Amino acid sequence: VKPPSVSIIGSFRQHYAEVLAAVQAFAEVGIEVKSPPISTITNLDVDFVRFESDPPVHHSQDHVIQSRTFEQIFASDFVYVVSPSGYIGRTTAWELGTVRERGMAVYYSEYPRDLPLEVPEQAVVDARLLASNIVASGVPPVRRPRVSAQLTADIVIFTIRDRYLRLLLIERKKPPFKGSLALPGGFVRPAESLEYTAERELREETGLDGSSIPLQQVQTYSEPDRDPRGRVVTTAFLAIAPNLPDVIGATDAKRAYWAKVEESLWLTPKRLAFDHADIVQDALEQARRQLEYTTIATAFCSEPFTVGDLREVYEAVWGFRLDKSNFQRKVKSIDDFIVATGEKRSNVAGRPPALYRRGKARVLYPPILRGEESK
Amino acid sequence: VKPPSVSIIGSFRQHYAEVLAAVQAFAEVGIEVKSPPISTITNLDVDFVRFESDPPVHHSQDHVIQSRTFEQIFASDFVYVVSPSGYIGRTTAWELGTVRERGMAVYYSEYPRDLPLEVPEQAVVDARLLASNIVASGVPPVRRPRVSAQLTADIVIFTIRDRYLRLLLIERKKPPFKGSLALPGGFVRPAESLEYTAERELREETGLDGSSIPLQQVQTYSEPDRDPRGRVVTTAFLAIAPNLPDVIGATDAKRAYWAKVEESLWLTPKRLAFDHADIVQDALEQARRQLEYTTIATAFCSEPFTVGDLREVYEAVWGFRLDKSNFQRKVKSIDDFIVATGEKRSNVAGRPPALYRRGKARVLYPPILRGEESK
DNA sequence: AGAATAGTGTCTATGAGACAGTATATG
DNA sequence: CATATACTGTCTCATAGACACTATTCT
Repeated sequence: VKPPSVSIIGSFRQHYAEVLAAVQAFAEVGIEVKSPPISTITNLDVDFVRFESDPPVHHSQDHVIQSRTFEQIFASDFVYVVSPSGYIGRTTAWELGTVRERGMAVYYSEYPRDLPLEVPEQAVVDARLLASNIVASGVPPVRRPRVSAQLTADIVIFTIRDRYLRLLLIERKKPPFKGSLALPGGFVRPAESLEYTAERELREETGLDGSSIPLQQVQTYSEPDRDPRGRVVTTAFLAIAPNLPDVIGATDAKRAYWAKVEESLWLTPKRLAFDHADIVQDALEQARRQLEYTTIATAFCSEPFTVGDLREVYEAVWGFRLDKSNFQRKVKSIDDFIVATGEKRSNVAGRPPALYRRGKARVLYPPILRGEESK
Repeated sequence: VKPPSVSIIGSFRQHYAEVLAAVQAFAEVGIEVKSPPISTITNLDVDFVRFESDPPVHHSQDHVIQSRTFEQIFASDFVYVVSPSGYIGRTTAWELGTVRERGMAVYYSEYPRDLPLEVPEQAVVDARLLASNIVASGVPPVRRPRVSAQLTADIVIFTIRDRYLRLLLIERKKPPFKGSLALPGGFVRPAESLEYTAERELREETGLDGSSIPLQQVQTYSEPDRDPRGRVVTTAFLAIAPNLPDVIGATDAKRAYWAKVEESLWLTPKRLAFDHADIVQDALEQARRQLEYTTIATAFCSEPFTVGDLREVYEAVWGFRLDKSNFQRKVKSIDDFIVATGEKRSNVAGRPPALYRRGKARVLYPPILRGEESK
């Protein structure tokens, strides 16, 4: 069991004694004080200078120190504001806005009179009392327990090339996971739905018009520590694309690869970033299932296509071979799955196959079952 | 096409002239100024008092006015900070923390020297220039385009009572949608995953131990305007429960109903809150499909159960009747779907049926297909 | 006895899977 | 010609669906 942790904010220069008292109150009962750094306080005699040298407001690199402070604050379980006589300094006010918007639990030494802020009475509590309460009941008794998260949409874009099922992977140019491979995707922007974000990213990464190709949710991944940058929740989408020109995806400064699915899951020396391997696994299973019950397989083929092309799709996605004859019969027996164009493909070895287009049917009844190997 | 909108923040009392100038700069080119309220400015001569009477900091109801201001700010497309000589007041600092954490686009009249804040140079721009840029290019050229959202988990808990498929609905006691029926659910708390939140809510609402009953994601709903309180994204979960005692769900101050599914979708005079009708629809389809391919149906039955009980599940969920004989044969032929206890149920009309428990199988192969009515 | 539900047996149509055989191109 | 692929036909077996029939209780 991890001990609870706190960050203390307030004007360190003006209310140094009060901040110190609060730090000690929490530290004494075993609550970890993430910020201000405890070393600054315990080595008080030798380190006092550094504490006093607390970034002066007009220094150009202040924001670097400040962002480190924010990391500490975000990593703690709750925040304690030292607000003697209700005083809230400027920086504290800013931190407070950030922290409350994040949905963190916030307590105050005195009622914060300097801001037009509504605070429940139980949130105003002496540090020593709060510390013992928390140790006793384990969890902050007052909190605003909602959490804000940043949202991303990640896309598993499957296609078939050289008879292999492949997916688009991007080499990350920024930390975290710099240099690793990751799924294409990005942050949801204001006024966007997840679906819209996914479509936009698909367009940006592959040039594919999202409205023309099927795009469906796989799952939402929300483990609190899945992204080291903070609370980032991602919704994965599954996109199925016909074979695309090589160039696409290699735009921008970023490199993109059409990686073989099995290799991306097992063989790649650089593992996939974040929990993207799980996502690919889930998307793959979803795609495999969809081939059984829906007509989605045709989305892998660029029109016009042959029955053989379609069979290759099933074989690549499912990973085993099917009987040509039976597949032919099955596919043709389903109403409006594929529609003959009347043409035949020429310049291929063997008898020229008939060409087809996608039909209007969306479900396959009866389904094309994978058999017992499905588990 | 909706015109872009801006909110202007800064110290209205100290930099009144600059704020006014900024408001006019945006208003002139047709950008809507959400805050400060334009009326205060245009009717300047008559309304000046009210503007000067801008909430004094120590008034007790300040936070009410402030939260209205926040609503306006959140509703605008970007924020302009009036920061003469880099001055950022206390309240502005707070607002700035909130707004940046939300991921809104923020511009400054001058570089904000009063906070240890990193701001890209392009974000420091004269109001008049910014206004014309925005009108020209339609979209703020500099933005931090990520958005933060609050997350909720909503649960569609299905059960069967009196041969009807029912789901748990809660009467909302608070706005929005006060008095309407809604799915049980709640906000994700810090350090919780969506799955954990769903389990917790399920426990709180029904007393069911989430670990003992299957709980699976349906979809994530993220339309930007789906919740009038702001950006709230919900992930729906599907839970399947055996018949529960009446009391459960009626705890707390809130009333809970086991509503018939069709009625909840079509007949209820008070419609479901938010987009919950869509969610129920999707969850229902998912449950119906799962009955075909998985052994989930047994989760509706409290052990021990009979083949007849199980058939009733299929009939209630799918909405049509099945042939007793064939169902019996089918169910028994699947390995480890149901396991006979050797007992029989007594005190029922008719021949006493044999009793069964859930088997270990999780998938049904071959599936129990619904037939062509599946569309 | 009659009503009610559980459970078995039987027949038929259909589809899956295996595989033989035919059609039509390329080189 | 061989070779390669497309496509058709046929046989067998398993299953779904329809329905007749038997079994065992309650009232």
